[in-house]
Amino acid sequence: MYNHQKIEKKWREIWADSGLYKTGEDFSKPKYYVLDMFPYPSGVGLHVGHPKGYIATDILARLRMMQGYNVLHPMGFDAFGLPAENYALKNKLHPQKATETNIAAFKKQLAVLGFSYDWAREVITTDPQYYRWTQWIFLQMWKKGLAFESHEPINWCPSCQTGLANEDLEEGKCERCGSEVEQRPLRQWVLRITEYAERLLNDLEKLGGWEESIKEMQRNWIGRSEGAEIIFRVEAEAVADESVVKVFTTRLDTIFGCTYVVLAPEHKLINELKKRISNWPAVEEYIAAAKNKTDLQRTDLNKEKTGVILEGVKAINPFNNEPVAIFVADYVLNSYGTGAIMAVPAHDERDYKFAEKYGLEFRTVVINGLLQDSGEFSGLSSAVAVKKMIAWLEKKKLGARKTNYKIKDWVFSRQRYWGEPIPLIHCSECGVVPVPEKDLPVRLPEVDSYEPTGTGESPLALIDDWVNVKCPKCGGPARRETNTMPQWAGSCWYYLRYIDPNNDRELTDKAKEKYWSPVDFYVGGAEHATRHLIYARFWHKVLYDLGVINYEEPFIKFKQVGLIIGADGRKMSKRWGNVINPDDMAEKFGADALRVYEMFMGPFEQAVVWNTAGLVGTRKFLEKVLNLAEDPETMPAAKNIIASDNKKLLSLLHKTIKKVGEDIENFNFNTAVSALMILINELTDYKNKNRSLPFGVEEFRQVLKILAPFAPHLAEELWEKSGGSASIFRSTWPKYDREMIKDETINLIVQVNGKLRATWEVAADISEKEAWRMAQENENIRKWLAGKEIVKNIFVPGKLLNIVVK
RNA sequence: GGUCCAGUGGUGGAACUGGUAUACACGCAGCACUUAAAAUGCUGUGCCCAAAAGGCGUGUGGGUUCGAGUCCCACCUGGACCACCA
Repeated sequence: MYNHQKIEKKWREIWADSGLYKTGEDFSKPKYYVLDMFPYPSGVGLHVGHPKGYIATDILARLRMMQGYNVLHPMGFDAFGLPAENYALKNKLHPQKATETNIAAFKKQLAVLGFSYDWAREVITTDPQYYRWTQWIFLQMWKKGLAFESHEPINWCPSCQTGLANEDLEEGKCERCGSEVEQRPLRQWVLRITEYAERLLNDLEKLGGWEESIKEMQRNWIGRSEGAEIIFRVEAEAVADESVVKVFTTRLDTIFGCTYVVLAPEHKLINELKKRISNWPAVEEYIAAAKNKTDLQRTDLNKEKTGVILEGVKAINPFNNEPVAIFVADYVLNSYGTGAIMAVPAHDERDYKFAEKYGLEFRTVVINGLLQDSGEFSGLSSAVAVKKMIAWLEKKKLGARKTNYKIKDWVFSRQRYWGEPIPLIHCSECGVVPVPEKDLPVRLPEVDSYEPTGTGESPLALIDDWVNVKCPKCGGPARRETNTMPQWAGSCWYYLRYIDPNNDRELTDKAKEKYWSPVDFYVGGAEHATRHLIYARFWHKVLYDLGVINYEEPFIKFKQVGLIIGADGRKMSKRWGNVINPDDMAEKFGADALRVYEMFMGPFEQAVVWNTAGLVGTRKFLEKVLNLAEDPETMPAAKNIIASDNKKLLSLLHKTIKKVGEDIENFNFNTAVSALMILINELTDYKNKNRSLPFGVEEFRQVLKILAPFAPHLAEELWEKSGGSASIFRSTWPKYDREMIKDETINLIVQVNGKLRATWEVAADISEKEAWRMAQENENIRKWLAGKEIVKNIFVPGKLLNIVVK
């Protein structure tokens, strides 16, 4: 009888009491740092999809533990940010209270699954002793000029009433609430991530343990493109003018095909040229209309391109001195490149569409990769021409080589309550003054009303006795910065804090960091590929440059976890009523059965559909394991085993030890479980026929060891029953015997012209000669050879004989 | 439109550097046990043929090879990420 509830409760308590999962402090041992992305403690709780990654890392952590490593396997909570705050607002709770309640609920759910976390190292981003160091890092960035104040228009979510970073958008909508985002000019703090773009891109090469797809996403997001910036002089009809317009292009070779220039509606030059533009009312109207469009409307690819010509001004192409028309059109983005382009309708699809609509000239200047009608550059190939043209530009000081990135500087302030206060003070005399490090953390004040103001100011601005302070520099009256940090801030460095979670002198001890860093294995959702994983790499490099830490990249290996989809094929959500709760499953079938099932469902990275019937299958598998062990009389002492009878099963055991170990390392959990099932089926079969186990207690305990990472409670229980005094996780992972896994006999495949005609069980070292002799004697093979000319034999030792006939 | 990934039984999925396609599990069918059911155990389960022998089979069409799910080319379908990025 498999009483999973009793077994699992018993061992959870014993593990907690004995401190089994306390992180080792003996730095002479090899270390292994295995990390999950810590969750937001939302109010909804966990569904069965959430623990999938946690189960995987737990299995890896337990394997490493048994292999003799010091294992760091921590867990914590990322509790600041909009989701927590919106939940609190909806339920009329203070975010602090809501966060505490939700964390407690999460921990209760996680506890049921028997994870090996060292909870003594728990990190919660909303803890002042934690965000003290988040603020400290911000100050270092400010001091290095990596955090700066900006008044540029940014993404504004009208529903969440806060500014957002580019990474917080999905198809022009707020990733949190789905509202269409507007552009609003707003004072804000911005982090200069673009300064690190090149390193973030190049160092991807060092991350051999990352999947190519994730790296590719980061490359796309960083979006490096090489080209040139070119200066076009602007000529007004009436007056001589000093103005110029800079354009960026990756197709400098097509510049002789440029027939007009386009400015983004927000381009500053337009206003400067106001007096020279004879159709100003029309231009002004167009700019106003563009402003009123949402991002979504502006970037709709299907929409027709629109624009207005700037009458009275021309731009001069520096290569041929030809004056071309200047347009303002919203198909050009102010936020990329210079906010202005040279339009080449013959060689650019967007310019083509625009030129077609407005009847502008097309000029084909590159045919089959060779330039034509391009002055002195005619006849050159595109690649050579670009080089020569850049040299020409640089010599005449009319332009230069330029690399642009799609990634934008990180809008880092939020006009909301529930975030880390930005530790800066505004003094009318001294300007922006940092809060002295000794005064950190700047604590979030207790307030009654933390609802967003919608004015572009944080609710903190309303709390006079918090806002008004003395300037740390001159002692005069000053005001605190009232914006808070975005939800991503705390997760940028939490993995460093687990190393030394209670340090009050520095964010982490450098010697400890040298030992534990970098994270050896990181597991989480692919949706973070272009957000958290880029942000954290950015902060990590900044800290590295500051000399605070020893390594340049935070995560050596990263694996994405595939979603678990509802049985109806939709994402699990309250809305669809298809949520499966892990506590319910654990209570009914056992945490071990649930763990094994989630690993068995399919490849780890792939999305899979939940099927409770499948969970029944893994439950049955565990029952079989229990049945093997339950009757002590069927477990003979190792000495009494008759080897000859059991050679095959012992060989299978060693093969399984090999496969399970390797599969865990490679995150092929589904095939590891399948290998365990095959072994248990064979043993059960043998036991049913012979009324005893095929081998002794020692061998059976090896079976328990390789099962233990997957089903820790049951394995521990049976380990105890079989005479173990210390925990199975204090035992050593079994080594397989190379001799044992060699097969004595093989199934020789016999083919004629590549088609299977027979398989024979023969000695593994059978020679070609012998195999050929057997084939010639075999009636069925002879039938296929009859009347044919034998061309040759292909013999693969230990595998097959293929007879090629004509 | 760009980049990347994937198409295998009724279902989830296996298949190492090209070498028995469908391991393992679910489902289904039959049998045993039972008064009966559940549970459990055993057997079977890609398609065609009564069976054997054989033929056909990994999205489609070609190619390379003694041999292709695996490699190459073209296409179709689905997914992920990015996207008026000049």
